[in-house]
Amino acid sequence: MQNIIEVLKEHNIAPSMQRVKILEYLRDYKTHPTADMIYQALVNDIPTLSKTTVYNTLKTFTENGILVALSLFDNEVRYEYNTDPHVHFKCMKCNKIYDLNKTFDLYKNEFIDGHKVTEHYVNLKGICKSCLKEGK
Amino acid sequence: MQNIIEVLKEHNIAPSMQRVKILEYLRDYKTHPTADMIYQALVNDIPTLSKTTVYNTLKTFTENGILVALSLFDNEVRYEYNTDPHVHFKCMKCNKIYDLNKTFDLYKNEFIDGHKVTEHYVNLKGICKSCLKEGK
DNA sequence: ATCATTGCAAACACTTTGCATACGC
DNA sequence: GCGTATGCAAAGTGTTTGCAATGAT
Repeated sequence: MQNIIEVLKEHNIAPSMQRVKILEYLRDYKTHPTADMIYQALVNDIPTLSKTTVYNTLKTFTENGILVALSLFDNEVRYEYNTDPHVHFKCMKCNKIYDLNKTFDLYKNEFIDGHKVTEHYVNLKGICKSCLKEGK
Repeated sequence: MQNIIEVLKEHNIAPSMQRVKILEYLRDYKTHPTADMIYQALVNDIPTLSKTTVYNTLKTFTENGILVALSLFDNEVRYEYNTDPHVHFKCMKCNKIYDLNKTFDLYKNEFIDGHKVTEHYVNLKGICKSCLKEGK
């Protein structure tokens, strides 16, 4: 488990309470939350927290490569701790986004039809395991 | 080339001037435009056109399966004439979205880790052919 | 004391809604 | 003439910006 304060220092970001809590949340809960979900999750802990700070902090972190901002589905931005690329799956019922341990190296750093491909995303949608169970 | 008015009638949608022009635009220009791009493209032709009508119309068309609304990249909704699934590529320089003639049947209608997969998207980003040329 | 971070309020961009007018059969 | 589509204006979201107050060293 990485030490959050160390991570911030490595990126030359001053470790404030808000920043630590936000990054900690994303490290510990792999739920790919939106900015609002992060705010809702932390505002009990830090009652003075403002959404502006959440937005500013997420921006700082993504600019420094600590987080990645994902626009995968349904016109919403979700954040995750920066990791190796992997497949995402979104449940259409509970709206959770899962990481899948599928690898895919198709198309990466290739030229297709003359276009230079540098990023690629494989995004799946459907009904997740636990919603399938409940549905019964 | 499909007759736009016929298409509308088949879906029980009354063919108005605005609806015909919007659908025609999406049939003829495979540019995956946003609502605003469609508005900008047509407002010269129909000076009284309002964005509300564009939004309403796109909603009607997607609900009827004539169009698909895509949230592929960068938190924006783009529309395309409904076709077989294919790979999309977005140029990070000119922001154009291209269709690629790559097929992919991986993961479709499969169960992965217990999740039922019903939709899948393969989205690529990079620099397109024509921006590569200009860059020289 | 200085400089950066926070967070309120306002601005902003995109989209939807309410409703009166206009259009088409 | 009636029912629906249109389009203005206003409201609703999600996000960013300006700036004064606060916090940390």
